[in-house]
Amino acid sequence: MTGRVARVLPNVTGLDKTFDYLIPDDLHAPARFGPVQVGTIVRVELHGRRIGGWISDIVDVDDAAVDRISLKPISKVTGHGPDVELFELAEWASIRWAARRSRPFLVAASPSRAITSLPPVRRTAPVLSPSSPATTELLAVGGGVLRLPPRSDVLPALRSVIAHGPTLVVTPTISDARTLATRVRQLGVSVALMPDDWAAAMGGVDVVIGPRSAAWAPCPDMASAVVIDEHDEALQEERSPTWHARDVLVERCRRSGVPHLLISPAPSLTAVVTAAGEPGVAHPPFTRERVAWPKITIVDRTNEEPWKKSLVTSTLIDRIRNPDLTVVCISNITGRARVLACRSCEALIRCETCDAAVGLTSDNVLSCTRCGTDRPAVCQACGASSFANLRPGVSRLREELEGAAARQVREITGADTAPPPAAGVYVGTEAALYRVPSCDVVAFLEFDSEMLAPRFRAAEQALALIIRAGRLAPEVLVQTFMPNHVVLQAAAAGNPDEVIKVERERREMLGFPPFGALARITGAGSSEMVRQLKSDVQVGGDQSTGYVVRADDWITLGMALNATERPKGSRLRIEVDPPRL
DNA sequence: CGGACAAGCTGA
DNA sequence: CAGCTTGTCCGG
Repeated sequence: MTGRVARVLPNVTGLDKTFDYLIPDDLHAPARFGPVQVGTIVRVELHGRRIGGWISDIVDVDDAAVDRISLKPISKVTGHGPDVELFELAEWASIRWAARRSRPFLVAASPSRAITSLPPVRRTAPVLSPSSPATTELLAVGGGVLRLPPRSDVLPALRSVIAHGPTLVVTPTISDARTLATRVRQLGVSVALMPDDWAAAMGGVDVVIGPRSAAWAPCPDMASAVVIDEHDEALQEERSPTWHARDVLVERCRRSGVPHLLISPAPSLTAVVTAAGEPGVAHPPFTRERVAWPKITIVDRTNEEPWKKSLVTSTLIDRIRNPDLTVVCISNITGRARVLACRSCEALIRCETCDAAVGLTSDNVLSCTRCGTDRPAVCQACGASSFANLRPGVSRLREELEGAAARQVREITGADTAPPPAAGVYVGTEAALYRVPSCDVVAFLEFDSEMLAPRFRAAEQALALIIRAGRLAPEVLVQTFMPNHVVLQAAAAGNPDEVIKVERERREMLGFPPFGALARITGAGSSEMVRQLKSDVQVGGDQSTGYVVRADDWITLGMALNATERPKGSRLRIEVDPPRL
């Protein structure tokens, strides 16, 4: 005679162990629930308290073995949870992002409230006819990367994917997901919007749509998965574990043997290298692609105006004076990084090792936050030692703009919740790009700090800002000392290929992702931790800036990090693939 | 995580 | 040495 035993992973932070429980014959399960399986959410007794958890395995044990350790029975079946495939994907992700437990991923893959019965399957998609031959072709070769310009519609491509079968769609934000869900419903297909429609998604619909966490949404019989705006940083979790919806979906599709589709005006190098497949990046003919990019007006500040005095150039004045135009001016004044220019030769002050913009510390040293090189406060071009700070405060800037515009200029602060009134001139930080519904011109007053930011993904992130701006406005005005920078040339030409080429060369040389795996470890006990790491990873950096751990691939890195005992009393933050390194 | 229990600290 | 804090261990 045998008994059935469930291995249960408690939903308790800091407890990454499974415990065995009997599955009693008279198990208290909701009506019509069906048999428990891997992923089913249960309540069990542990150490005198009732806790929730997931069944991670079901094993047959003979009575003798059961008697040896007297097992408690499962107290109660709470409801449906992730299926076996998602459960195993969560285990993979806990290695990939060095999460100590699969808990954050299983929570993302579970409904927020107990689901005991599922609605019936609702599927109508087969009536749709595909409308994007390029997409259909990509699906046929196992998926890939589709480049669609900022001012174009993803719906035709999406329609072709949906016609192919049940589809999972992930967008950067919940609001993108809502908008897209409404439009997809109008095609006449059934849609589950995550996270609210978990039960409907599990029941079976044509399209499951949601933000980042929807990479973990149930999608029975999934025929393909789509990432919208793959370049968008919101697809990566900021808190540790810093998982990325793109990487989760690509792996999920690979395991299920279905195609993935990553859509973006400027796909990341990671997407191009790890997900583009044999034919490379698919895109519309260049002529059609270019017209759906915004008009990029590059204002070369080395030629313009008495540049030392003002960020308000004559081209900008022309736009803000025009009463018919709504203009949003972006200035990154709140950022910690600084941009300096030499007062005598007007050169931007750059790091001599890595070329990033450098700031002046309080003890008058030029210090690079990217590579850590310090050097005396002397211009690398002419030897002068007097610098101009190219970042004035925002209130002064607002007054200056108002004077030049001859009309009211309003400041958009991060704290504003209501969208600002429709017409006029606005000034704010990058956050303003998320507060204004649309405008005629977005002007980046000093874009060099974005392109030269001391982060290895700075170029991609700068291009993402232009894309964001281009969605709001038909014209994007960029003030710069580097008019020939590859990011600006790519945006102006409506062709990000060149950025990818430059990025590929640089990162390949440095062994940065996707040509190597990186993690940053900070917090108390980090030096202790890195000292114990196995030899198949390399450690750089120090306690103050954080340690940088490198390996040839993500699984080697994750296994090394997870295999290392965390020092007692440590409060570590492990960022795998840190977005801001 | 949170309860149990042990070892360490304090004060009269 | 009671009474409290702090640390370590462990759960089925």
